[in-house]
Amino acid sequence: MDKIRVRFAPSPTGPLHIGGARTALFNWLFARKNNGVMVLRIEDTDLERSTEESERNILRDLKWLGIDWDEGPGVGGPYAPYRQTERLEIYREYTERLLAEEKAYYCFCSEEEVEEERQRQLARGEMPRYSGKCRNLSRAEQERCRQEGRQAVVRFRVPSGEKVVVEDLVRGRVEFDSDGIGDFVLVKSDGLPTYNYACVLDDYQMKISHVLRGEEHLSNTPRQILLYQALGWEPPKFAHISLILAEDRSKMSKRKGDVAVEQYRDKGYLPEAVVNFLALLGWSPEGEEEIFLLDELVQRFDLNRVSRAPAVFDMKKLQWLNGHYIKNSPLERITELAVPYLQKAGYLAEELTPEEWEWVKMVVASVREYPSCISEIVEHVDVFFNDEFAFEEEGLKEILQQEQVPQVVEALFAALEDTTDLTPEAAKKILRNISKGLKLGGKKVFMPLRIALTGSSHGPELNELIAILGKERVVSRIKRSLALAGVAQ
RNA sequence: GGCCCUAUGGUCAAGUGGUUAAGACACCGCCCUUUCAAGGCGGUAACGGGGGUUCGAAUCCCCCUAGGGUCACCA
Repeated sequence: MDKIRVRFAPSPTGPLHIGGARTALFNWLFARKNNGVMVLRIEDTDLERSTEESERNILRDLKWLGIDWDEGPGVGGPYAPYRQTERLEIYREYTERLLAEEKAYYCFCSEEEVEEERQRQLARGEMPRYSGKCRNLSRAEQERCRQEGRQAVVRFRVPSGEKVVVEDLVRGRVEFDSDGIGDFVLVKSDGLPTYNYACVLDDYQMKISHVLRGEEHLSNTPRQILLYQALGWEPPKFAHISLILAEDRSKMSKRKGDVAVEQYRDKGYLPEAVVNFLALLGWSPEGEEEIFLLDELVQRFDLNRVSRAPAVFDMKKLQWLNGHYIKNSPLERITELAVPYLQKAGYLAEELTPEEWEWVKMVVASVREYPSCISEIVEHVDVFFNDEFAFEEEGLKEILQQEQVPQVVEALFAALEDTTDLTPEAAKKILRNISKGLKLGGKKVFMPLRIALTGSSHGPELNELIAILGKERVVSRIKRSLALAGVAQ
């Protein structure tokens, strides 16, 4: 069996879309699972919309996800170049051949003419497609058009009455009628190949064995197969993956939420969460386990378990997955990711001393289970920075006015006095001793202290809070709160 | 509109003629607990409709319905 070679072929006209990322992931998993080769090809034949910046961003985001490639931009390979605008010579050669064999022809209809015709057909309820007007122009007629300065495109002469069969690896056998396909453009008037054309030429040249792509390309496939036949080439195997839908079951779009993977990265989603989530959209593992890192996905990935139905993007599940990875990643890493958000929010200075860094780690440790993405961490840390807090609600003061409070506070201050190393563990011990020593239930000890320390009835673990704030701030915060609640000290 | 794809709980989905129709997210409840979370345990909830085929259909066939894709000198 020939070596498995797959490709991901984005067009650099915007950021890496979440759907594109999944297509890339499935290709990558398929290649890695089968000891195949992953090719990255840049389809930049749309000069108007392609930008170098988009290309850079797409490559960056693929890398961020952990998807690498064996051939393509940056790494080269036996079939270089891997950028379509650098392959124009190759395409030209085949265009000559197709033209010579009369499998393609020059068409001089202007875009406006074709568009008008299209509209007329649409209005009549007909299928819009090229009429074939220039199909049989004589040499002389062609010459005249040229003389008139008309721009030419090259169209493919679609054979009539042919049944085109796509043996799709996920969809099974799909049949199309060639009569439903108009003579499509191969080479645009600017001399650049269209997608369907360049795609076929490149896939063949690059010896791509399997084309895994989004379902929106299923109806392009018969055109491409016709081209393979015209060129006398064996087509690759095709597998069309169903689309990812927005929550309202329509196509995902900018309006309906975040569609670019960079948006997820910016919000503080971890790449392994995004990958794990994407893998689960349209593919299902064999067992009941659903948490997988990239290499585990490689072990389990199987094209036969890719589903045909479109999948709705379930943000809640992504958040859950991300939360899971946030809770289970090394604290050092989460802290590194969290610090920029904390700096941006003004909680931290641009430069941190080693001591501050250690302190921030404690902060992150005590709140990391709350956020579903790292950026949300800023919503939970105010309690560690803001000494001038107000009571969340007036009723909370009554709890500070309870009769046992002065004793509890006194006991705490005394214990703090005797403690040199105020770790979370030490604080926990102190709290427990107070509760025991005063023979008071937890609620009578912990709730007043929590309120006095934070102005709120809920928040991080009390012992961690105390350790993180340190003796001085604990004392001053409590004194201030008691004063505010009118409790004599 | 033509062509094509799809159809199991709110969502992702397992299932490939005989199952009490898995599991996960979400939701609800209980437990744990010094709060909120997290975690543990449990619960509600599904085969779009109609015809066939068959002793027997979520599973096979047809029709309908619904959703989606595509019909560009965009990819």
